Amino acid sequence: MKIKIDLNGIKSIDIENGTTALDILNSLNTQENKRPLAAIFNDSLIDLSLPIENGGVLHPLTFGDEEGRMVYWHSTSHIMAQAVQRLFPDVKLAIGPAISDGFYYDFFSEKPFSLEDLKNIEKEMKRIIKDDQSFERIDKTKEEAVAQFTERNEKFKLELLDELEGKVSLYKSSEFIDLCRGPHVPSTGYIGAYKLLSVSGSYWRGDEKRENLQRIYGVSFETKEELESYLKKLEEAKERDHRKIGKELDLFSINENSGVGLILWHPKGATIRRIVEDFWKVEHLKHGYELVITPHIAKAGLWRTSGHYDYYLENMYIIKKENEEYVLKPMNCPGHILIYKSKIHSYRDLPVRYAELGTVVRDELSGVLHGLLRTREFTIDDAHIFCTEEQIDDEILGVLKFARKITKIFGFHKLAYELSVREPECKDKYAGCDEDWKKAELSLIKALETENLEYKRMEGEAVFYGPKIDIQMYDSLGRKWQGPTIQFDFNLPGRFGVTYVGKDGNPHNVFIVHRTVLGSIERFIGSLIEHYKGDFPVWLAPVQVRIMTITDKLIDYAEHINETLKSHNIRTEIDKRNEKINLKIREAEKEKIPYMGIIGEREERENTISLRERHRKDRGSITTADLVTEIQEKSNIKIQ
RNA sequence: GUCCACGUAGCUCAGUAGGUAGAGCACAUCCUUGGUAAGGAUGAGGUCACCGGUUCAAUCCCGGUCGUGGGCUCCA
Repeated sequence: MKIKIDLNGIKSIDIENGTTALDILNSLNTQENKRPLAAIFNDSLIDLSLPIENGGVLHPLTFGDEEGRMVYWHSTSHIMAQAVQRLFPDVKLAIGPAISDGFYYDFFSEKPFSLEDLKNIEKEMKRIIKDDQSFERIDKTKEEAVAQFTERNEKFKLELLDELEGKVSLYKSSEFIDLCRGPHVPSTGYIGAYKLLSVSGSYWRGDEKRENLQRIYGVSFETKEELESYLKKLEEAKERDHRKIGKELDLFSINENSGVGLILWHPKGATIRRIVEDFWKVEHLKHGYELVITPHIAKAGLWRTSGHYDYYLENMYIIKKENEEYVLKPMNCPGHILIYKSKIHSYRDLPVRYAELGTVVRDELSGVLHGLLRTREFTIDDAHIFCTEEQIDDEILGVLKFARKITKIFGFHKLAYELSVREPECKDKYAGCDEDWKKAELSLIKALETENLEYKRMEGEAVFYGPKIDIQMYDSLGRKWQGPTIQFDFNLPGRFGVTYVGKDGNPHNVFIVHRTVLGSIERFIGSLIEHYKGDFPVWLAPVQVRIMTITDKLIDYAEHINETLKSHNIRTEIDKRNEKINLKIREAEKEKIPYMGIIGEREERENTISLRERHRKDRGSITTADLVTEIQEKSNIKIQ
C-alpha cells in the first residue's frame, strides 16, 4: 500500500507504507549536505528508524535545528552515561537531559568524579562512538520497565517510573539501557566531536533534602571544527568576565572585610555608574516619571502589610532597636505606595509614575553571589505606575517603547520577549480577580503586537501577583541577559488599599504596574562590561582622553590642554611621567581609553594635539576645539 | 544553605617528596628626555587566608573557619 508523505511542506511523495523515516529522507537525495538526526512527523518528535504508517507531514531535524541539536546532545549524554557505567559499575543513573548549550547527566556515586575520571570517560566514549551502536527504542509497559530497572538496581529510574502511566519507552545501545522519552540519533557513530566540560554537585530533583548527585556537563558537535569554535567562544567569554575586567580596569572590588556580595565602587567604576544613573534620571524625567526617594529602612509593620514579613523573611535583614523592629528594605514598592497614599488622588491625577534608583538589601545565599551579577545590596531602577483600568494599554505600551529605546542606546540591539501568564488549571493560587488577570494579559499582548514583537508565551511562569513581560538582551557574544521587566501587581493595591476617586466620587482600585528597565544597576553594568569587553563607547568610558607628554618640557602645555578639556566636561587625565611615549601608549591601550592626546614640541608650537584613537591608531594633529566637538557629538548620539 | 575544587607579594602565577619562599608586572629611587603598544639599574614588598592538631620542625599533612570558582537551590 502506498501512502502520501508531505515533506516539510515542500513536496509531496508517495511511498510504501511502513518505510522508515530515514529511508524516506535518504531516498530524496537532497543536495543539502545536512544529515538528518531525527524528525518531526505530524507534530511529534520521532526516531529516524520509525516506520512511517499512514500519511502525514515529515520534517527532518538536523543539527541546525534547535530540536535537532537537543536530540544530538541528549544522545551524547546517553553515550557518556554508558561510558560512566562501564568504568564505574556501581554508579546509578539519575537524569541526563540536553540543555541550551550541551548536556549533562546526573549520577549517584559514592566517590566524586575527578578531572582524571573525565578524561577516562571521554576515552570510553570514543570507543562507544567507534562501535557505532544503534540506539534502539523499546516500548514497554510500566510493569515491564519496573521489572527491568529493579533488576538493574536503578532506584532513581524506578522513582521516575513511579510517576509515569501506561506505556513507557526505553532506549538501548549495546548493554546500556535508559528510561527515556527519546528520540535519539540513529547510532552512536553520529557523534562527531564532544567534550566533557565540568563536574559539579547537584541534588536529586533539585531538592537539597534529597541525595547528592554528581553532575557531568558536556557538549558535542558534528565536526571537530565546530567544537573548537565553541570552546573558543567559551574562552572568549572567560576573557570578558566582568570580574576579571573589573579588576584589570580598576572598576570595582569586593572585600571580605566589608562583606561578601557588597560592591566597592572604585573611581572609574563609580564614574560609569554615575553616567548610567544620570542618563537614567534624565530619560525618566523626559518620559513622564517623577523621581522619588524612599528610606533604606522601614518599620517591620510596613513589611507585614506588604506581606514580605511573612513570605520574604529569610531574605530580609532585620534591625532590632529597643522595642522597635526595622527592616532593611528588600523592595521599593511599599515606599512608593506610601508616597501615593500620602494624599487622595483624583482620576484626573492618574497616571502617577514614581521612579527611584532604589537600593535594596537582600540576604542571598552565599553560594549564589557572583561579582556584580548577584550581590546582597543592589540598586533597582525601579518605577511604579499607578493608573486606571482605561489607562493600562497606553501605560504598558509606553513602558515597552521606553525600555526598548533605553536598552538600544546601551548597545543591546537584539532583544527577546517573554510573556508570563498564569497556570490555567489552578487559578486560585494567584492574587487578584480573574477579570483583572485577563485585562492585564490582553494589555501586555496588545503592546507587544502594536510594536510587532514576537514573543514566547510562558504558561504558568507568572508570579502569584500578576502577569508580566520579561525582556532578554543579547550581548555581543550572543549570550542572553535579563533585561527590562513589566509586571502587573494585583496583590499590593488590596493590601495597602490603594485607590483613586473616580468621576462618580467613589474610590476605585488602581492598577499598579511595577517595571524596571536596567534591572539592577550592578548587574546591568556587569552586562555592559561583558558586552563591550571593557571597551566602552566614548559616552560611557570612565576616562575619555589621556594626555601624554613626550618629554618633561611639555608638561605645562599638556596641563593646559588637560584643563581646557576638563572645562568642557570631558573626562580627561594626564600622564606626565618620565617614561617613553611607547610605554604610555601601551598602557592607555591596555586601559582601553578611547582617545590619547600625544603632546610633543611640534604640538606645542602649533597649538594642537596629536590624536591617537583606540582601534584607529594615529590620526595626526587636531585642535583642542575639534576634539571637544568630536567627543561631545559622540556623547550626545550615545552610539558607537 | 549545599556539593566539588581552590586560597603563595598590590596583580598574574612558580615552588617546597615537611627544614619559614621565588618570577614577571605594578611600586620607590637613580640614570635616560625618548614621536604612536614594554629604555636601563637598584631597591622595598609576603605570619604562604585564618584558627587549631600531628611533628624536633608545618606554607606543605589532618581538622575547623572564612573567602573564591563551577554547580544545585534561589533570583534583580
